[in-house]
Amino acid sequence: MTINPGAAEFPHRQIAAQLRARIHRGDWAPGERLPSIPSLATQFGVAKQTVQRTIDQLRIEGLLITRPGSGTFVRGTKRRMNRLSRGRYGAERGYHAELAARYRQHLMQVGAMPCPPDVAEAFGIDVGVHLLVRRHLVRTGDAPVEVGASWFRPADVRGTSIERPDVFDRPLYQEVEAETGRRYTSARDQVSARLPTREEAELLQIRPDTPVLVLLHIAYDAEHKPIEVAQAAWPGPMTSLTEEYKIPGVRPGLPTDEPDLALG
Amino acid sequence: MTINPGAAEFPHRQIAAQLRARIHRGDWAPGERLPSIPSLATQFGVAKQTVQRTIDQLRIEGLLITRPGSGTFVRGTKRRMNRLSRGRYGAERGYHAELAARYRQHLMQVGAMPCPPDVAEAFGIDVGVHLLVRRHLVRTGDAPVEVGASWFRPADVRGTSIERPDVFDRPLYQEVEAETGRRYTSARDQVSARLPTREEAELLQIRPDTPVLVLLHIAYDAEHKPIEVAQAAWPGPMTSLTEEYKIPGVRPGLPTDEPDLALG
DNA sequence: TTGCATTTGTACGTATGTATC
DNA sequence: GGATACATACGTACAAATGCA
Repeated sequence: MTINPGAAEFPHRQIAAQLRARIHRGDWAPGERLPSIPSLATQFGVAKQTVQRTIDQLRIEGLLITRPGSGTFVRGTKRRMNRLSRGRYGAERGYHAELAARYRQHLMQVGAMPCPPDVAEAFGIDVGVHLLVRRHLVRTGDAPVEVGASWFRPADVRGTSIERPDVFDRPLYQEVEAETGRRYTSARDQVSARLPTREEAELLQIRPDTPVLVLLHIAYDAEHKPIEVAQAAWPGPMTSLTEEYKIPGVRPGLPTDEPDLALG
Repeated sequence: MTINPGAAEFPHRQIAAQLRARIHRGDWAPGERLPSIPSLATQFGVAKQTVQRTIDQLRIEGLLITRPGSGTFVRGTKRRMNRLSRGRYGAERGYHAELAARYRQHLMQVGAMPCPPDVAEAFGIDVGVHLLVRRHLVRTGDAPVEVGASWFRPADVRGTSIERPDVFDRPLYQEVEAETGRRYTSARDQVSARLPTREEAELLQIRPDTPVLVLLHIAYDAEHKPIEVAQAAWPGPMTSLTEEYKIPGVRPGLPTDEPDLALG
């Protein structure tokens, strides 16, 4: 537990590296409490502020959870696996029926709300226009793991079960198809990382400076008009999205104009 | 430009919110310099350290770029769009031939290197085993936008063009298929957000505390043995990955056991 | 219930180092 | 070389939350 103040790396980075290594090595089990910040400061021979800065960084990285008045704790196992929303429809469309049983998915709100920029752009409307939104929170055991919202144009779902706070016994998209007669034909997924909104941070029980992984999912009907725009957010450092798929055989085709992933 | 020290929000958060709003409103154009930190401190009536803390946060969020001795600058708000690697093989397999022309993709290294944990797990080998790696860097104009690496088992590509530092006139996976006789049959993508390695941060010209969006791509042959494991990283807050696809019709199928995305 | 010690979180002033112009 | 600007560390002080006696 020593720090070299003259080294190229700043003390707070050296300490961060040491703590990271010890956490990965298992010196403290998930959920276990680290020594207090003043105690670490004397152990490392630095000022309290310097250790505080280290802790701030490791918290943003998602390794630590801090509770004022209580202590600093190692976050539980990294990596929850989720599928990208393509899996929502599945290679086998419809297998999601028992999803509610495996997760504790909680329908939080059904009603009209002004839409955020992402959703507005997807629908091609102005920001702040009121849409119908169904918001949910997913928990595993105690911990919240996903906050999500599905947005619809009010005219599209007026008088249907979608605008009522009902919990359905089939996936939402199947309910929408049955109630509106429009079929989910294609979709567009957009993944990015950003800081959470204040509300997202509260619901996910993370701090506002911990990044979240965000998926914007736009579902289109046969005329390529948006039926539903869904947003989902997970605690960033803890989550990874996975997807598996077949690679098609060689077929001639046209090049596209969009920027593309290089990968080799 | 005033701060309320008695409010519920801490001063450094209040200042962050104000600066965020002004940047989004366009008070400073992308690339433009903000007032110096001491100057902002006197304007807001707080200590220099408090503004410094605000700037640290906005830099991690990706809004600002700081250059010691020079100043604090607004990062371009442009979102670069990339496709998920499924697009690598395309609905039209093979259109990637002209990709190298559209981007300035630079082959940085071809040789043996000890593999990182992600790649080891994908191949089912131990961490640190030496694999053949082809690493590249993609630039648009001046700015680096993607660092990537493709990993192979040495035995799989021994004596082929893959282990030579050649630039091919077709996509890498086509070269591999032609040289090894194995066909890319299925793949698995895994997206997550994390802090960059030291090297990634240098190559992407971002700070080590700015998160990156990472894609791990595993390509399998007909026997579901990994042929290639590719990793790509982009500056997180600036990038979003998109994908479009058709939604299949209703077909009965078996439920799977994997945790899944809820989304409604 | 009250009171007190502990712990995290923030702010401030000062000092020093380093990079840029 | 000098001025400017960002980056870090240290010590002190105080606030808020927690836990325990």
